[in-house]
Amino acid sequence: MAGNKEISQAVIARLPRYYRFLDTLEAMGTERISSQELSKLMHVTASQIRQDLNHFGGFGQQGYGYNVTYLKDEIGKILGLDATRQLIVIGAGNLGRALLNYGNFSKSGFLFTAVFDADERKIGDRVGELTVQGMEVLTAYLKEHHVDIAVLTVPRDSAESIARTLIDGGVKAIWNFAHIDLDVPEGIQVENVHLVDSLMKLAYNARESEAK
Amino acid sequence: MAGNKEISQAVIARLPRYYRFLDTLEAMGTERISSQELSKLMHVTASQIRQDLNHFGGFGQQGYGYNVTYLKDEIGKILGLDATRQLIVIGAGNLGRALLNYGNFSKSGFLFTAVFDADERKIGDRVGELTVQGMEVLTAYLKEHHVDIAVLTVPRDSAESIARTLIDGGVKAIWNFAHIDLDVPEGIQVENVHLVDSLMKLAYNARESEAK
DNA sequence: TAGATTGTTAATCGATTAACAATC
DNA sequence: TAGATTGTTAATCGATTAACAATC
Repeated sequence: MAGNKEISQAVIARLPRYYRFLDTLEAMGTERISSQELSKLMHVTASQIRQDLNHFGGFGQQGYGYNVTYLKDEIGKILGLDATRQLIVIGAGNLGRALLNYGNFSKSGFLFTAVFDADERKIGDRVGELTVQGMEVLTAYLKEHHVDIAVLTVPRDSAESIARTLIDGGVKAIWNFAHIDLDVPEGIQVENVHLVDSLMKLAYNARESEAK
Repeated sequence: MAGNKEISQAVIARLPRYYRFLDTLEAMGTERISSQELSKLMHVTASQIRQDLNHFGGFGQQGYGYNVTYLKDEIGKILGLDATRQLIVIGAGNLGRALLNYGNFSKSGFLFTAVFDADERKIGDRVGELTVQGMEVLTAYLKEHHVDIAVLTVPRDSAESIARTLIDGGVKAIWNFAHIDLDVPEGIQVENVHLVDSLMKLAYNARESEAK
């Protein structure tokens, strides 16, 4: 039965991974799977899989396991992949463009609706389907359009002030690629992708592992 | 005193963040800081900071706190930022190019030394200082050059086979941006940057927070 | 029905926080 | 010295794993 307690971030963070494996299984034509089999595939314990899923509901059947398509769809619903989210990108640099051109987001219902940049010379540039707009029209844009998530791919120094503009404009979620930890008010969601941190962690582990 | 036990990934993952905050403090001219003050800044407990640091050594002084520059440098050494690492990029698409052009890595000693792509039409293209090479010369390249970390920015379907080529060629660490969990042998380090997963987590949290 | 596997409770493990003696 | 703050041990908390009754 679905619990009603606060669900930990550790559990949430694992959901997309379940979804990914189930998607692959479905594509391979697998109809059913037990927590045991899935656990071998994913290198986690079967216990953890069952615990995680039961935070949201009983999706399996005793003696049978889980129906792959059904479970995938249910996790999709939990993650909200059945709905469309409007995303805007702030910063039309290399990273911003890479994200805009990356095809994998739209499959999951994430739709880019606008790009902004402070650099005069970039304004008017085409990126995929979109045209780069100046930063000065951002506030006006936010008044007229619904934005679910703002993607921040700007230099460190401008990140904090742009974040404030976004929040003042009603944005509730920021996907932050700037190399800084944004200080945001209660109720605003920030997900950081600190590439440098990630690389440093890898480098540390690589050296540790070599040293043995 | 420095412990000698296995240090958890949770602790390692926090080191770059400490480094970042100390770097900012140093740039602002702050000479010393107590775990108490740093904890307020970073929104973590002072206990955690002291515990984390003491995995690696006693960097502070009772009654004084920590010298910012000294602590920053020591964490830098732990992370190996005083050494240069050779990185190659596999996949000269938007994301690969974005990473190659991103300036923040070289500051920390990460140096891109080659780019490869399977697409004939991209071979010979310039990306920053480098020229895109064909995938067929990858194995030869690995024989002749030392590579610390391979950055994988290729489509999902080719990731697994390229990873094998890299590992066969002696690569010990892979920074994986492909939307797949690589299955690698013991002793090979993989750090995943699953952008889709990250975005899904943010979207989930944003909706949860709105729902309240 | 018998066998399999879930959903869920209980036990364990590890990470975080609190407390305080050591010491600058 | 007195005050402040670390390094470190002990207590707490939460997450993971194990176990098993419920049930398909």
